Amino acid sequence: MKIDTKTRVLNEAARLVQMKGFRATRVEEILEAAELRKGGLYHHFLNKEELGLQVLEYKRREFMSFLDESLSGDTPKQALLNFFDAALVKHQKSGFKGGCFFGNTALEMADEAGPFAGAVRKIFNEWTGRLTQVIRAGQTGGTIRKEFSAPVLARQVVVTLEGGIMLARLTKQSASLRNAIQVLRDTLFTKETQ
Amino acid sequence: MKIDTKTRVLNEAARLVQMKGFRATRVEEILEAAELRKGGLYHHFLNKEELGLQVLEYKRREFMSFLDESLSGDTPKQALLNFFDAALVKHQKSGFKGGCFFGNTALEMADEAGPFAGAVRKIFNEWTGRLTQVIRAGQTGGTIRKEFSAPVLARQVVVTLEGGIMLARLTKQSASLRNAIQVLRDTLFTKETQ
DNA sequence: CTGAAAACAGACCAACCGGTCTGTCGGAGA
DNA sequence: TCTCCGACAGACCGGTTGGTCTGTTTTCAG
Repeated sequence: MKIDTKTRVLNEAARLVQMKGFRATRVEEILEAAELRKGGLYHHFLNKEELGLQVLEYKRREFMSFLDESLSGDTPKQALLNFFDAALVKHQKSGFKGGCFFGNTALEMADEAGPFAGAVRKIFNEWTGRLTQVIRAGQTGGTIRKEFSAPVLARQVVVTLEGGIMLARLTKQSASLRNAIQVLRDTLFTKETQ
Repeated sequence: MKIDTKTRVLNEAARLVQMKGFRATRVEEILEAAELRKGGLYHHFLNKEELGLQVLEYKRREFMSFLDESLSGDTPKQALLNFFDAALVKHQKSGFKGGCFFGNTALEMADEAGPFAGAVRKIFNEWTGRLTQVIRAGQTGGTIRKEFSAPVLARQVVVTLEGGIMLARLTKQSASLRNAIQVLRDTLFTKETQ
């Protein structure tokens, strides 16, 4: 049984867009990677923009699954540590090529009119929302510091990961991200449980 | 006395590239913004790529001047606080449109072959280098925590600012960056001098 | 088995975009 | 004043790119 054509296109398009950005990815490249022709592609998608939005939705689902799996553990703290590890491993595996799909799209589309910016915003909100819940539980349990509110700390996690991935991608050194996470852990967790 | 044509082109090109990215900025747009024609532009620049590199160098100089002015104060800690404030004000003024020129270029060019990635890397190294010096001085003076080395903390500053600017640009809320800096201050400075 | 609709292939096109080339204009030096 | 050259204008070009259209194959319900 072969993979559904539409899924295959979304897969390859997602990979290419992550590597080169949405604008820089040519329809021709997607055709070649997904091994089909114009007629096939435009049968499934209205145009490049709609394809882009479907890719974004596709990656959103994938990321939420990733969050379900990785942002979990016996304790809130353990859940966060698992998530950090999983994120680090994930980007190490790809040799820090491509960076974060949503960070890339955010920077490429943030000031644009279209529906992209709103979609990316929603994804970031969902992300910080889930982090906030875990962090709030950790604060109640006493493993996470209470100097800052849970939403602020959640956004700090996102900020640090996005910045760290950016720097790691540029320098091609995993230490750039690993150190950033290490310092983040220091800011996040209480001394006793360090 | 009117502004030198080449400088005017660099100015307008830098503005456009920051807003839309290098690839997405059409030569036509630069011509219109700088009020000159093809013949004029290609008299001063070899091609779009060389223009882009000169824009990068132009912005590098500007940024280093910005660092000279803002990353200074009576104490290392005060220097960092001044720098944070200046960065925040700078991006607030532009309504968080465009984000960080170098962060944008980093994400757009990091995985590309050409000379852009190397140039951006150098700028980030210069940036973290200057921060490292100030932070090291602060550690010696006792105002900055010693749990992490000066280079690691310097990179954490860059990571936090880049991530914070990304999030602020996406959400259009200055709190995204302000909070990130606030948490960063907590991580950076010793309790006694908080 | 059949026929219609879905799923493609691939030639074709119009717009765009970076870059070239020739020509013009004005000012500085001889 | 003449002359040359830097500083531009603007028509032009070839390649690229997203998108269309017609025709062919595949699938599947009846």
